[in-house]
Amino acid sequence: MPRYNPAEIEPKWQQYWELNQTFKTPIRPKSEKVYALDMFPYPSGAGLHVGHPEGYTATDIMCRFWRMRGKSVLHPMGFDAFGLPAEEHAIKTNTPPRVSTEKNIAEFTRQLKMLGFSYDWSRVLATTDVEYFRWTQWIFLVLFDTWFDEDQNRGRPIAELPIPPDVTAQGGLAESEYRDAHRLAYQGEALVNWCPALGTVLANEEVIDGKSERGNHPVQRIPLRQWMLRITAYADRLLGDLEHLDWSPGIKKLQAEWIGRSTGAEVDFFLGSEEEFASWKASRSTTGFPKLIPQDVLRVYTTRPDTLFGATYMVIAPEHPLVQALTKDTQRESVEAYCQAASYKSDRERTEGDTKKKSGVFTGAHAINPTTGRPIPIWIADYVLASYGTGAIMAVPAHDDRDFEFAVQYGLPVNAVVDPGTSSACDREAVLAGKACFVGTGTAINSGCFDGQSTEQVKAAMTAQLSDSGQGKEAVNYKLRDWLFSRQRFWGEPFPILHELGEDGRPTGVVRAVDVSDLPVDLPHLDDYQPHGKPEPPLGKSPHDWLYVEIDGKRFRRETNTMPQWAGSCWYYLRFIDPRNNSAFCDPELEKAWMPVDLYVGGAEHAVLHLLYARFWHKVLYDRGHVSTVEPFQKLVNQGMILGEVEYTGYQVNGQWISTVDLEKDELGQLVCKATGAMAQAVVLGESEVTKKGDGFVLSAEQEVRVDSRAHKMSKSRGNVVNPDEIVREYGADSLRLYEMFMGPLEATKPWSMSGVSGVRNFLDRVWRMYVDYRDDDLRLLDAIVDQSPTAEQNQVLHRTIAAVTHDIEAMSFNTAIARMMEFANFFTKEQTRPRAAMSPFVLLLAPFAPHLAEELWSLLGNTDSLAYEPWPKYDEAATKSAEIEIPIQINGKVRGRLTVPAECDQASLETLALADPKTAELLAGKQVIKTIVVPGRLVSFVVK
RNA sequence: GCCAGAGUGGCGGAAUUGGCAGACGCGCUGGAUUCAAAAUCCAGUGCCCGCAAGGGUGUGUGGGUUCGAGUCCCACCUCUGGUACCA
Repeated sequence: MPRYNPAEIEPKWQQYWELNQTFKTPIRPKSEKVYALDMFPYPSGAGLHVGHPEGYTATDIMCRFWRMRGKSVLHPMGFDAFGLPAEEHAIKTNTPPRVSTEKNIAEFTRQLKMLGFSYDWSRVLATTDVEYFRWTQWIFLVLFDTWFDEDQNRGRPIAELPIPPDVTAQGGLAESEYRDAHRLAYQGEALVNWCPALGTVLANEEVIDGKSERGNHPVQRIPLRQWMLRITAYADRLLGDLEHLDWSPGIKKLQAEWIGRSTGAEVDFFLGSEEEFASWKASRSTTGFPKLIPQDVLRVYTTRPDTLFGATYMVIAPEHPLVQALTKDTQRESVEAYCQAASYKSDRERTEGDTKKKSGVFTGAHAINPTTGRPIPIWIADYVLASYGTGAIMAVPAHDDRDFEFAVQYGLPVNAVVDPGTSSACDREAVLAGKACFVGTGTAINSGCFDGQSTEQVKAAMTAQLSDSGQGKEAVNYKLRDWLFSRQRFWGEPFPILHELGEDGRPTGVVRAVDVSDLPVDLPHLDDYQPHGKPEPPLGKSPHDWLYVEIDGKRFRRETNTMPQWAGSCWYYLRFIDPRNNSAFCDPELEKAWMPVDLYVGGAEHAVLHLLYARFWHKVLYDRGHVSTVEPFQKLVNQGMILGEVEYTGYQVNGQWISTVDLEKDELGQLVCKATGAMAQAVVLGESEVTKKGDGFVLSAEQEVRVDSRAHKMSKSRGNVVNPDEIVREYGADSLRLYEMFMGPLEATKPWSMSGVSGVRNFLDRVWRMYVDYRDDDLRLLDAIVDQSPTAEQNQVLHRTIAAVTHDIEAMSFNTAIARMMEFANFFTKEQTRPRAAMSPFVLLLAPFAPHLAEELWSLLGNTDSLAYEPWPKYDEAATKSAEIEIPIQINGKVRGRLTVPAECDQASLETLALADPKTAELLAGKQVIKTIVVPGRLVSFVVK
């Protein structure tokens, strides 16, 4: 019985494609190139998730479509295979992470191949391949060899870094330190999450509320030497170059906000007495604003220099370098206690918490407000971050919410210097009286010579005046911080860096890069992967022949930190272009031929970090002449999340049903009864137990009890994870592909539905039966498939379908493309004769979506080759048009009749025909027509009285 | 709190961007086929009134613009993501 049997035809065609190397991409494009890239997966032990094939199917459809349109398509796949789970598995089982990683990659490969994606598998790579991370290390060395020239706004070789004469005078060591301090890859102290109980350093994601995610042990923040990448140097370009990218405005905005550029001024507040202020001011007007911060001032950054007159106190961060110097003896005890307490808190703890109450302590010191010449107190508070701006602020409580809150709490003065005016929604009287805060713009008051000017005017004038008098300077700041690039982990790329050891066997502080010819630096074999109880990387336990190196009689110790998982994914798109090259990360000529990536599809969770990091590396490679494009990813599409099946949940308190409207969340996030506070129990309900009522669902049996109805994220704990293997086994890969595309728009979040899968399977069955006599014993075409010309109507359906499917694919509107093909099938199923001239092109339309079924039907139609490079069907615009169309007649905006007219019927005849329509005439009788609107091809509308 | 996106039948979702709301699929109802069932095929299916013809009503809520609004404007409500004192 030749029924549609995907279990048979899908493996058959997958083998055919593999054997014939159908999707092998030419080394260089032979026609217009398209580079379509999926965000490659982390090969977890759990296997493929139904979320993966969503984006992969979308790009696969585009690629198959482009190939049929004669383009040269690069469509590769690989694995982002370094990562924590493999290392944790290694710790548990004491097997090398490479073993489990390779096993997982094999499983992922099997699952991906099972879905029939047209990847060029000959280009597959994993970030853990030694020959891959050889080049990741090489790129790190490029970063290490690059400094950022602010004047030219680009990265340049470190050899070209100008060394100031005073540094040269101090000798070679000073010069080398100077260079190290300017490299894009440099070392610095940074806080890490050290968990003594687990004996390991944790990633931020592994720390929840100051406790370890596993085991709930306390986590300390301790400073540790770290590799940093100077991404901040590129902040301006990373922001500016977003403009020309074909990304959704939402993602661009997210990146822009992450970079967080702001403009304002740096201002120095004199740390002396009122009497000394005048002479300090005078000296400043001759020396100008110094680049390095002198000892006698507190420098702040502000975006509102216009409010300087309203600065009534100052705040420095607990980690500010001047804390010790500023603290008066009378305050020392409380300051030390405060700063110590702050150091124990994570950034999270500092800012989180329900109360979010501000805390702080007075230093006892004062600074002079440069506008008023009066002293104002200097406080320490953790609402000021050490890592942003100068780590110190001028507080203007009248015009900043945070400062206002703090001022109220500690009884500090609030002086209004901006009049909100009467049009603002705020309470103007309260603001002027210092009883309320106003953060908007308005007119300056209590601001000396600036009174009466607008906020914008004062900002500019004040900045100019500060600049002239050497007390301040225009300044730009970014929220973006330098990228903490090292991890205290085993399973990552080793740094190609050596630390020189002195006679005593201790590091001298001199570092050198591993010679490019000595790359790759492979990971050593470890006897065990257990944590060793020190906040030091596991590579410290490496065999000595790996750890120690001797060059030119000097001893070196290898860097034992490893790179973060982001490293490998920062440049994989370049390696796919030339994956087996062993003399360069990618041939420059091929890079020029294939870059940039024309379509990049992946989850929105990478909207900020991965895309920002990859763009940064790309720009460095660009500056150093290794790539030809300024940006790597021209068009970006974020697929939406796939949720589990919709679930209905009712709630009970003490066995009694309770309506969701009578429930609320308590402080712990638990659902409790509003009236009694009693905890509610969730009860999972079947579809048959609930009924729609109003805009929600209720229990069928007790209709006053409202229940929850929603889809949840798929998760192991909830038990709603859908396994692609099962779907393929039960419905076939083509059905899975088709269903994921039919669910809704690619970018939307959508719930899974098994009956939806069986719906599209049903469609594929219908398509099969449209061609195949399934009651025959042998596989053969139906007699209805004939070599005769299509009827006019058949031809119109065909051409309309081609037109619609073509446009929908171009717009990546796959759900509607599938709907159009279903309409085609609905129509031709009813036709007794099915001309080849219609049935052949339809198979080609279906091919990008359901490639296995399409290939099978294509070969049944007598073709011997794969349809993968068959020209995409063309449509005739004229054939899609009808000779006659139906036009509605509206009276006062309501449809009161219909008119069948020739398609090209003009305005005048339409009106005549409408007036002649008996029903319309009847309705218009005795009424006065005020206005007649006729839109040819659309409608006739009468407005009557 | 702030930012972004979204609210359309029982459900997933369509709607040349201001012109016949509900394409397509699921579900449901009825019919054909069958000894019967599955499968398949055909028809119907927003809600309300009505035996019917027909009429009314309808895109989260309230207002507005327009001959005409799911689509544009204003205000609000709900949900989903993101974010967290960046001066």
